[in-house]
This record gives sequence, structure tokens and C-alpha cells, in this order.
Amino acid sequence: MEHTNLLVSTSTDLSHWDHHLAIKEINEAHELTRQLRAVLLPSLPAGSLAELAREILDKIIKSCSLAVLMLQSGGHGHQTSKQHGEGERPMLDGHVTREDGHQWTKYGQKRINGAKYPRSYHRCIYHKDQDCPATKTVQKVDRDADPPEFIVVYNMQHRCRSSDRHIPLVLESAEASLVKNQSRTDTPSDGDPPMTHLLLSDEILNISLTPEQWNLDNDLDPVMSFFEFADADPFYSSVLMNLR
DNA sequence: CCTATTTGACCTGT
DNA sequence: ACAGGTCAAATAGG
Repeated sequence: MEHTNLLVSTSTDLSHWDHHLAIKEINEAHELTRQLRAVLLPSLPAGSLAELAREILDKIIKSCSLAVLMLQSGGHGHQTSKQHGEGERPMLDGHVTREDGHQWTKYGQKRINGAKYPRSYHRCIYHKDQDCPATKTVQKVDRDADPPEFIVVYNMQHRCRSSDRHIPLVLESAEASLVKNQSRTDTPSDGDPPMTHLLLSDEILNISLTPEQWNLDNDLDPVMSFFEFADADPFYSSVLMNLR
């Protein structure tokens, strides 16, 4: 899967509000393109025309995806590596950790025992506002893969209503390797819904949600959608089965 | 200023 | 005592 080198122009100087609007608009374009793709392709007779249409539509969708990534990188991207060696370096220039449809703020970072790279702790930006308990940790995997791989652990379900949440916009089909995948459900504590731990790489999260697989009618959290899709998919469901 | 990140200190469970 | 998760003061950057 490509890792994009993003050149973010700081001269455009969009305000926060502009970012939100722009992202919304692009997501709208993405969604419409996706719908067009779903309507158009089956109605075309198989052949080079259908192939061409598919290519063009996929390119449009991919451009939307990149544009959103760029906007988001430009929006909060300013990480310089300090001491402490190789931290994750999520934003500008180089490797970009993929978006998962939510906005997070980082509140900590820890060096983990045997691990080469630190683990960073993030919570939903609506933690205060809507006291949304969702949390995730991100950790680069030890063995350096070329497109670097991260393990993302999602800890609590979102309870927030984020208006401009966007679904992951990744189109590439699934050659990327499964790093590690694990899930379990905890018994609920003090009235919270059962808590789901999902351990998967960013790569997998995105792959699981290709437009074809995304169910238009569900407005579930992307992570939950992953489960829906995974349950129906022979490969992923067998992986999940072993872990349940 | 304001907001987000960094980073050592602090907390908690094993 | 230790590992790992969180807090919060200092810092960075717009």
C-alpha cells in the first residue's frame, strides 16, 4: 500500500473551521462517487468501458482520500522528533498513520518493556465535551516493515456524536499483511456497554472498509463495522474465531 | 494569546 | 517492585 509523501502547504493557512468544512465537502464527494460507482458499474455491460469507468471512479475516490489526509495532516501536523529516539512520527513528510474516522488527542507516551518503539495514548477529542470514553493506543511494530506498520488498540466505544466524522477512505484491495489481530469482550463495569478491545493494524482497519464492503445503511462506528464485515468474510472471520 | 504535544511524575493493579 | 496507563506542567507553534 502506498505511503504518501505529503507536501503540506503552510501558505494556504486554512482556519480550523475551513478544515472542517473542506473535509465535510470532500467526504460528501467521496460518498456520492461511491454511490455512483455502485449504481453505474453493475448496469454497464462487462467490457473495456466498464473497466475504464471503474478506474476513473476509483481514482476520484482515491483523490478524495488523499485530500482528506492532507487536510488533516495540515490541520494538526507538527511533530518533531525530540530525544527519546524514534517516536512515531505521524504527520508531515514520511509516514502517515492512517485515519480511522475519529479525531484524537494524544495524552501520553510510554516506553514499553521489550518494545523498540514507544506506545502513545490518545483519547477522543470529545472526551471533555460529551464525555466520550473512547481511547486508543498506537505503537509501531518492532520489525521495521517498509510501509511501517502500527498496532492500534481501541479501548472503549465512542459515545460522542461527532458531526464531521469521516469513514476511512481506502480503496486498495487487500494484499497488505495481517500483522496481528485479536479481539475479546470484557464484562461491563458500572453500566458501560461491554467493552471491546480490538487489536489490529491500521492497515487492516482500512482494508476492511473498502467501499464495496462498507454497508451504506449502517452508521456504526468504523471499528464496529470492521467486525460486521469481518464476521461475513471467510478469512477474517476465521482469524476472529480463533481469538474469541 | 490559545491550543496541542511532550515528558517526567504520579497512580494503580499485579 | 514493576509495568503500563494517566496527569499536568512545561513547551512548542500558530
